[in-house]
Amino acid sequence: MAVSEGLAIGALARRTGLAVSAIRYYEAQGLIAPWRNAGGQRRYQRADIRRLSFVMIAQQFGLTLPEIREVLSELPGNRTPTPKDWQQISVVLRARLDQRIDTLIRLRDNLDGCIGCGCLSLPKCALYNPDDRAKSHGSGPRYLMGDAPEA
Amino acid sequence: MAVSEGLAIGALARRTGLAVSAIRYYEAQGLIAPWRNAGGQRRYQRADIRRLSFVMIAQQFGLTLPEIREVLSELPGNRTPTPKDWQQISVVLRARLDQRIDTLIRLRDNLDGCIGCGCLSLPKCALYNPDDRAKSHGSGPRYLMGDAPEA
DNA sequence: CCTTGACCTAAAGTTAGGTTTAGAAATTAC
DNA sequence: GTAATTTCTAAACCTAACTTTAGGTCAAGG
Repeated sequence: MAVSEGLAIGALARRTGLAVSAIRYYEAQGLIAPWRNAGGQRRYQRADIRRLSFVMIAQQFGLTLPEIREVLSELPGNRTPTPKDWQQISVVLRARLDQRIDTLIRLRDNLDGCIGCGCLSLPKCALYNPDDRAKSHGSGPRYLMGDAPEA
Repeated sequence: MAVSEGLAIGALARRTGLAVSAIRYYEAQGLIAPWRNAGGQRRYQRADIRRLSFVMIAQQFGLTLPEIREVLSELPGNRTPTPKDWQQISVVLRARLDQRIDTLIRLRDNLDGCIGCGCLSLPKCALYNPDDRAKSHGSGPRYLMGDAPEA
């Protein structure tokens, strides 16, 4: 039980609140990289708790897993990230959050002019600009209101 | 070409920017109810353009299709909705939008204390309260940070 | 009349983000 | 030493919100 043995996946799951299956899935997506013990089981560093917490928070902020992987790649690979490291990559989240808030507030400001009046006139609709990429579930393209091809 | 013949699905698609397949899908979900012409083809009222616009906007606000159906059910069924009708049901959207904005702002306020400092201390994390139901993609439960069972 | 484009249905496929299952091997607990 | 947990992998399944496909029917133009 030396400290250096690392955390098993179940322990990490308990510490983060994530499901074991989710942690394995994140590994498949390149978000976390455990090593293996002699028996082939995954072992995690204590810093990985923080890493997964970051993943969860970033998801709340609307980042996709590939985007989160992007952001995490800015962390130093050769050492355990310091508070300052985390602080730095959180700037990305902050910017994204600011942008989302701005979008929503703009949306709210236009709500009366857009639906509120019942006109739903598309060209002046706040939704005209499909900027918030919290969208696109299904496959294929889908453009938002406004520039309907002709008519 | 009398006005009363209604719009074909392709025309409605062009007017709203939605895909034809999406409109049919919305019908299957009970969001819109066209009538059929002699040949069995769907025909829509002009007011359905507005109805679908509302659907798109409500989706932006994070409502699911069942929720939107709920909201739309408050519209009068016996006549074409007036601007006032739309105004009234948009109150629901407004409330939801306000709530989303509040959540995000609270999130932003806590960002520095949560990730910014690098501590990622879960109990004081703004994400502790999983209130915003813009979540839950996969199936099964997933509780957010904080109350990890033991440890 | 005939061709072309729009429309029809039903079923299967897609994407994101996971979960579930099955069968086997490793660990831990007693 | 053995039983009970955990963990392993691979593959299948799940939901939401659609799209695509396949195989036909309808409608409009010339």
